[in-house]
Amino acid sequence: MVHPDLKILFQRLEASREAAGLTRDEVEEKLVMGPGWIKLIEEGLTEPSLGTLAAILALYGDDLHGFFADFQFGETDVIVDRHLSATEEGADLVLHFPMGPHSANVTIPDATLDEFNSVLLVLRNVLAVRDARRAIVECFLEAVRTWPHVNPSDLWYFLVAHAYQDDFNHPAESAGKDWAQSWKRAGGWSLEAIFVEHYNPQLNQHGVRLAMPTAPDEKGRLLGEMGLHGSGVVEKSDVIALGTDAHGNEHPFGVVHVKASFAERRTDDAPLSARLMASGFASPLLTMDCKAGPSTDPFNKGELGAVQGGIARVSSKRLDIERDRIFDAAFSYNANTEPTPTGTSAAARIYRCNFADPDDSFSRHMIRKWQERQGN
Amino acid sequence: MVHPDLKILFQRLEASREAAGLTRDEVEEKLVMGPGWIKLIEEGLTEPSLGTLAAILALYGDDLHGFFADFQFGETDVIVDRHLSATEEGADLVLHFPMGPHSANVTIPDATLDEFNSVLLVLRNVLAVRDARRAIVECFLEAVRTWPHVNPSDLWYFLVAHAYQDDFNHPAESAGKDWAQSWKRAGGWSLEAIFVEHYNPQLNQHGVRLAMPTAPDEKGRLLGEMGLHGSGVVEKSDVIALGTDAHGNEHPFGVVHVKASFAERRTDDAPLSARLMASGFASPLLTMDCKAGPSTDPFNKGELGAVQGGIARVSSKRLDIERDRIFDAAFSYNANTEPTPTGTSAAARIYRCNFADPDDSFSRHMIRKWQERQGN
DNA sequence: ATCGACCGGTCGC
DNA sequence: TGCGACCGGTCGA
Repeated sequence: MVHPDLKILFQRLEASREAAGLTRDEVEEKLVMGPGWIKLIEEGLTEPSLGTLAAILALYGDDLHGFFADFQFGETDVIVDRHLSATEEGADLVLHFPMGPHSANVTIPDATLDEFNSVLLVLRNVLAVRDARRAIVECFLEAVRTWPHVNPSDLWYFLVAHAYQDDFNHPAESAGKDWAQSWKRAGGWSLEAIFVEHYNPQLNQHGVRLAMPTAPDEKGRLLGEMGLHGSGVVEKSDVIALGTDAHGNEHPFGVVHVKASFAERRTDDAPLSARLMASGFASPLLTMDCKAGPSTDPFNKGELGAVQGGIARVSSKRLDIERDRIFDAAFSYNANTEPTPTGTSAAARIYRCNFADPDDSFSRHMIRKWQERQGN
Repeated sequence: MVHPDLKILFQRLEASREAAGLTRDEVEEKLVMGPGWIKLIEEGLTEPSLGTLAAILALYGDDLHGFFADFQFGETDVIVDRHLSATEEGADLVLHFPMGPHSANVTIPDATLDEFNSVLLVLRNVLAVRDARRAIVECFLEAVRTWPHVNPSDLWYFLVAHAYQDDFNHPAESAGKDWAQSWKRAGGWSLEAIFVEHYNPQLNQHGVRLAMPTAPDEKGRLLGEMGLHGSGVVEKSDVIALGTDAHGNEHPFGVVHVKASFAERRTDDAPLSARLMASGFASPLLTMDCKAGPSTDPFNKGELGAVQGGIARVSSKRLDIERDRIFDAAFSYNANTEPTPTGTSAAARIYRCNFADPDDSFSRHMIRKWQERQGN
């Protein structure tokens, strides 16, 4: 990611060091660095900060003035370092972002740079005037509207997540934030709001509504109506499902659990979910099932893994649902998640959804759950 | 954190921009940046990367050569940017590291820069030739040996954690890693090894041993001997406690749960812990109880919070232990954790320990648990 | 010096 | 491109 002209310039540092009569080891010791850093910098494989560059030059009896004395950029465009950038390749868009030690490239099929810039503009514009949640919700919904053919989980995990982690997409007043940590907080919360916004117009036609009560009293009241009290209940409840009965009265009939990814956190919601299901309430999981190994060419394969009955061993995350039924159903918005095959028996099923049409297996699940509840 | 001479240089960018006839808004729009960045850079409050600086200069018809043409550093030392640095203030050492948007300063009482450099040298030297776990274990144990009077949790959370997250303390061959994420993995695992190394010499004198079995079969065998089978048992078991009986045979008699901090992850181990205690096995928690709010002057107050019976509300983490007994005892190595007051009744007690002497409440707890088990 | 849950790169197995 | 658990800055309530 070092500009090619700067790379050539950094390669001159080797001669400067030798002229100063210093070995790489000696420089690293003087600067209190681990082994190999001077070689890496001299090879132009990493871009030192101005402070680090100046400290190295000072050891060699040089300074920034001397170092850049006869330097000029050539033909390659000089661009601002971004956490996320994109290029067009034929009819496709390729996203570029750092993924651990790799420079990752992810192809978004049939997409243009103009569309990319429009989607990111939503993020930047809303971040400039509103809160992070609003910005993430609007940017993601714009992305799935712009590219309905693309895996929503890829748009979430590769595009919105990394755009959010780009310093320069935020107003400078929030400079210095740890955007990776901020994403975990703001992204996770935004995802709940995304599902609420996406499904409510459809659900409302059937007397069902998803709510994220903000007042803690309101949330506690609704959970209390479902017989849920005690510690950990309010905090673990993401989204409350509400249904309107024949008399026009609204009643809570379940909790929707939302997770961007699983890791070991999958069982966090299990105790609450078990209590809900034991009382006949709805308790589904919505997940982006995001997970890719670090790679220059990452594949968002998710964590639910191979289906039961196949050759590969079944992941414990899949068993949690299909065998142990810790949720009454799971809906993945990752096109790479294998749904529970139709015709097989399972204690609870994994479905695959997207954002093309809110009349889908999730909304039908919730409407059915409410109708079943009224039948009781 | 911008060098004062560079700060003055960056302040010249305002005149260059005005000479080019551009407003800040126009530059931000051309560079696709959120609002305020150009002002922040022009005020010298943030150090742009060489690529970003070059891109800005290119807009103004200038380049790096011209920008540094008459620049010289003055009297302030030019130093490499480090994630963690330290200065002496009287008899104390002050650590400096970024904490979100803050530049944090933490005082280590009665400590010198020489001691700091010696402790960090252990980390760098071991990282250069061995794995991260070994390096963290040896660095932390060197730190508590060097400064036995200092809060161990502070040394863990403010010193070792941030030293580990400094790129230049690692060999360059691992450049590009996300050290914050790496710390979570390697630090958490190292903490288990630290407790094993610290306590085993003392425990061995009483026929007790802590083990971290590496072969999955071995771990599963030991857990099986305690009647524990099924999914999630092997993965959730950190450290196994073993006791030698009168016939010289070794038997597992508990699992030691280790957590650097709590967050919402505190209940992860609860189901396994409940099964252990129901069978009369030991199931204590060891924790650094690390937590500080973001601040220029962070205080590692932990998460266990106020004691029961006090004026302040009791944290749910404290209730988990003192009321709900999700572990048979908890041992915090944060000097700021309030232990369960002696004389009060609690379903399980919170103790405060340090690394000064392994003959402490934790080792005595384990020895007593093994003796009780043999009495059965 | 509030409290609580959000999540993903890492790395041993 | 296997699987699984590690943890802490963030930020609304």
